[in-house]
Amino acid sequence: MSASSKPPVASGLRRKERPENLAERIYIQLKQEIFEFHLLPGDRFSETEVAARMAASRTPVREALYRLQRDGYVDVHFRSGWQVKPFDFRTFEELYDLRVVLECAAVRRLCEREREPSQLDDLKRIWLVPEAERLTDGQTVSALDERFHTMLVEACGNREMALIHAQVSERIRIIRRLDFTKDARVSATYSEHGQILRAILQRRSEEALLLLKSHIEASKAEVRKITLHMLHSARPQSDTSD
Amino acid sequence: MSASSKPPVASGLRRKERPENLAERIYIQLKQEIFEFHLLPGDRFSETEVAARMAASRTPVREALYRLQRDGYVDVHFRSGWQVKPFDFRTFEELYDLRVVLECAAVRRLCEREREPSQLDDLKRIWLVPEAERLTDGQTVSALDERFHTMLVEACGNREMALIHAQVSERIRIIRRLDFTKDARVSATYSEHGQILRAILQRRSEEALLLLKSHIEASKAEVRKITLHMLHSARPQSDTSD
DNA sequence: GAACACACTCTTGAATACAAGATGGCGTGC
DNA sequence: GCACGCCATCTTGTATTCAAGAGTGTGTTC
Repeated sequence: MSASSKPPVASGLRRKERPENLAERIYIQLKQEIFEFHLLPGDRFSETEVAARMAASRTPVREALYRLQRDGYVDVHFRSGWQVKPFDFRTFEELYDLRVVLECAAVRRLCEREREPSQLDDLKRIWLVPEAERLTDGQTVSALDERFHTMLVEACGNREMALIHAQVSERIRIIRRLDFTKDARVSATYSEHGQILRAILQRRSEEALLLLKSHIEASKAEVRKITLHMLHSARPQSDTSD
Repeated sequence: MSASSKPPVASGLRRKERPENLAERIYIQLKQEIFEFHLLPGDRFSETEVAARMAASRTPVREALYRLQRDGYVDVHFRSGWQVKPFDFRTFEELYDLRVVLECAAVRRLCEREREPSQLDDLKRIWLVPEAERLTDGQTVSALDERFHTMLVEACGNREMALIHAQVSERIRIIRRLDFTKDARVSATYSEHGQILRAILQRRSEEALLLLKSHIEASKAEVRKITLHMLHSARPQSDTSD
């Protein structure tokens, strides 16, 4: 048979453009599969299986899996396969609390500053718009919501803090998205972000902190309810005990 | 670069006791070499070289190196070797600031709590001792110092926060140790930790926060001076530009 | 003498081969 | 019919092999 199994990757290969690391591609794709519930929490799988699915060898697959493990998305069982980490509410709540800590620190610093970082302008353009111009698609607003909080932290200039916060946010994303399936949360997000932003711009530190805290706590509480419900109704036969 | 690096691992191999992962062992050993300046910031090396030194193949070495990369200790240059990350003061300062944020949040929570977590008892036993019983060895006190701050965060019960904080602390450790080469800092550490601990035990939140902040800032400032001096005096020919 | 080009070596990235242990099913003994 | 034990298979961990590009040094040419 022909050697046509070679994927037509080279489509847009102008300039030097590195093939971008097989391991990296697999890492991204696996994470996406987890986020999209293609791989469900508790699911078990083997390196060979993933390698076959990705049309690669085990080597880059293992590299990707180890990264995902360090990120907290999967676990390896010694000589007994991999597993998507089951949902752990305590962990999610801890991550939410960590977000509160990081973002409050960021806001506090932002309010102390005289000049406004450029990131705040971007946020103004997105969130301080007339109601008629508000976006309504849940997933879009969900992504913008994450970006809002991420940019608040980025704006205060500490790259390490921003990195950690981005990781925490990504880790929560899988359940935070569920929060935006209701229209009420979408419009509440617009009004809450607007309030927070205005408080920051007016250097009303304490007010901004309170608003931010309750905004995140609301999200946390909602997600908790939704996720509980989801876990009860979906796949009641799935038994993650082992 | 002694060839006697073959460890007598099998000494205590009773029960099942897994050989503990070659990759893990290499990871730990490499990190130690970096911390002990056996591998200097800016040094370049190849996977093959490390593999030979560790008496293993490239596979576990690569796994260890990728972990170290994600931890922020080394960098890989595409098909051109690995490099111990050169010192970057901005990063160190950002990590110090991140510590301040996390530890202040922890202390705030500890002060709000009625019951004292058991970790505080351990800390009392170590730091609230008569002057005569104080330890004087710099490296020992340095390790205890890191443990002090780590336990403060652990005590407030958020495991994710504690994990991040531990990572940040470890990352700073390489230069923080230099702070404890002077006796003055050692005794200052005892008195400052004592003050902080007492303030927490008496639920004097604001006082504890101020003390903690200035304690960390002092450490940050000292380390900055020492490290600058070290970098100037040692190996002035090393050029890490590229 | 200087500059350019070629080739060789060394590097990481990926695939394959080998090793050892965990798991589950099947068969046998009671 | 049930329980125990063995074996076949599947899993990850590690070593080795193959591939391709980056960098360097040398030789040649102007």
